[in-house]
Amino acid sequence: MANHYDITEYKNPLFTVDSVLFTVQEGALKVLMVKRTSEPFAGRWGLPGGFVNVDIDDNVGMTALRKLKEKTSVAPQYLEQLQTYSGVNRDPRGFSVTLVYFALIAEAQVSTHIATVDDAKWIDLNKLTELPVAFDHKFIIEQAKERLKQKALYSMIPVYCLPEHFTVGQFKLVIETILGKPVQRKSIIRRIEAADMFEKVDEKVKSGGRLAQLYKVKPDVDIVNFERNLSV
Amino acid sequence: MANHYDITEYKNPLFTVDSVLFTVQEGALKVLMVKRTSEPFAGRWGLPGGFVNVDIDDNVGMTALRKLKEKTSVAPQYLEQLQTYSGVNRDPRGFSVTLVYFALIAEAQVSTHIATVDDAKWIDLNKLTELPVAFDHKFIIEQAKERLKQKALYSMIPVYCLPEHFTVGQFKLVIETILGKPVQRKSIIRRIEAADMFEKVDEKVKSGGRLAQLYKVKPDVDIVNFERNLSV
DNA sequence: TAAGTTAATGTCTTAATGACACAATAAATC
DNA sequence: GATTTATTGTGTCATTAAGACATTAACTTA
Repeated sequence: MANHYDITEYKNPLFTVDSVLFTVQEGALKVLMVKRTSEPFAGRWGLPGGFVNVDIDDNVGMTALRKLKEKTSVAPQYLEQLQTYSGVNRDPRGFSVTLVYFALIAEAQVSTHIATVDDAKWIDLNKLTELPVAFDHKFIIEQAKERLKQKALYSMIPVYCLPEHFTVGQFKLVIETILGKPVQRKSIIRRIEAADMFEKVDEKVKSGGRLAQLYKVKPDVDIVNFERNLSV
Repeated sequence: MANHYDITEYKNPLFTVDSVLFTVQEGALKVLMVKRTSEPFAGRWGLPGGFVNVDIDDNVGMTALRKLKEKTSVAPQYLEQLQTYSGVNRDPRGFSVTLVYFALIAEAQVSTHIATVDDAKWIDLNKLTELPVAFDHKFIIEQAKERLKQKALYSMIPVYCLPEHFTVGQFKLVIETILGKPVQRKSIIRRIEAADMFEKVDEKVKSGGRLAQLYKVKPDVDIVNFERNLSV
């Protein structure tokens, strides 16, 4: 079939891909933001992302990964689509569409790299109000946070904010940071056992008291969804 | 700020908006499909949708609604974003991105209109395999169905497949059709009461036995999500 | 050695659903 | 008109997974 489609026939909207990359650092939920160097909103902080490069991206998921790698040098441990945001007024250049991904990473994996660049920063979600943010990205981050909180209630995805080996105590802290509320250690242990996603590592680590058992995610497991929410 | 953005600078991907509109008809889950008149895939059946018209659509949600109204003459009772599908190979014209919405409507609201046009049809999901379908729309429909099944376990959105006034029996049938499994009438009644989304209509209808109480959705209510799934 | 700290387990309570019997009410049949 | 049948709606006990919290385990520090 001949390529008789002419892109100029349609006023195609401006299409970009952005990511909300979360991590938990010192008991605080943080999001990766980059300082914009070009218009619009030059000088303000925005989500890492950009335009699709149809020559090197096989799909828009790869665009999200590519842009994240540019800023963090590694791929996030978890990535899913959040939502698409669109409108005539959200970008001064005209009608725009942004597909936003939602990602998680262990802080230790990237902090050294982030520290070396000055155009990318982990922003504490509680200090987001003070930051000059581009576009509707503040709103988008809030929606991503709500999605993360919701998912933390019925799935184990918060584990993707942790390093390869982790303790129940660390897992508990990550979940509590996301939810903003304490959870029962017992509930987490019950779910770790029920999910069959994790295995004990033959090693224990110091924690100020009794040694803590290390766990890791089994290779190539599916993420388990529970039928019931934590009701903290 | 001057509009110094030149769209030709970037090879912008082809962007379309499609919708998976479900209804329940005679105990079967059906999806609205339209016969394509233009290339690619002319003659095959695809999801209702098309290009954004930046002159009349304020955002892409309006594009989805506009395209659905063209086919059904009414707006669906429920509409949410499903996901975005993209890739270099899904459309012969090149790299394409489709934002897919997921919608519900009461069969009675549209069946008369659908019956008068021959380029739009309700397709039984169990007979989808036989139909020549365009693009990756068969796959997309399956994913939408899974999302609907999942949501039916913890929310009351299946009510949006029902007319304004409905009985518990009708509600039960819709849920069972979506899930493909029987559910306890008692569980539905309990949730109707707990959700506080519904009110009794001062009217009962014949049903072959004892008269059935009619319910309706309260005006302007939020959709309630339960903390626990039905575990049929 | 005792006190303090964190980890892990045991167990009772709580909350929502599943299962199912039973009662209410209307239509069809004898 | 009484009886059967169908469907709606209620009552109640069992089941399941989480919450609450006491108890035990294991290590550190004074």
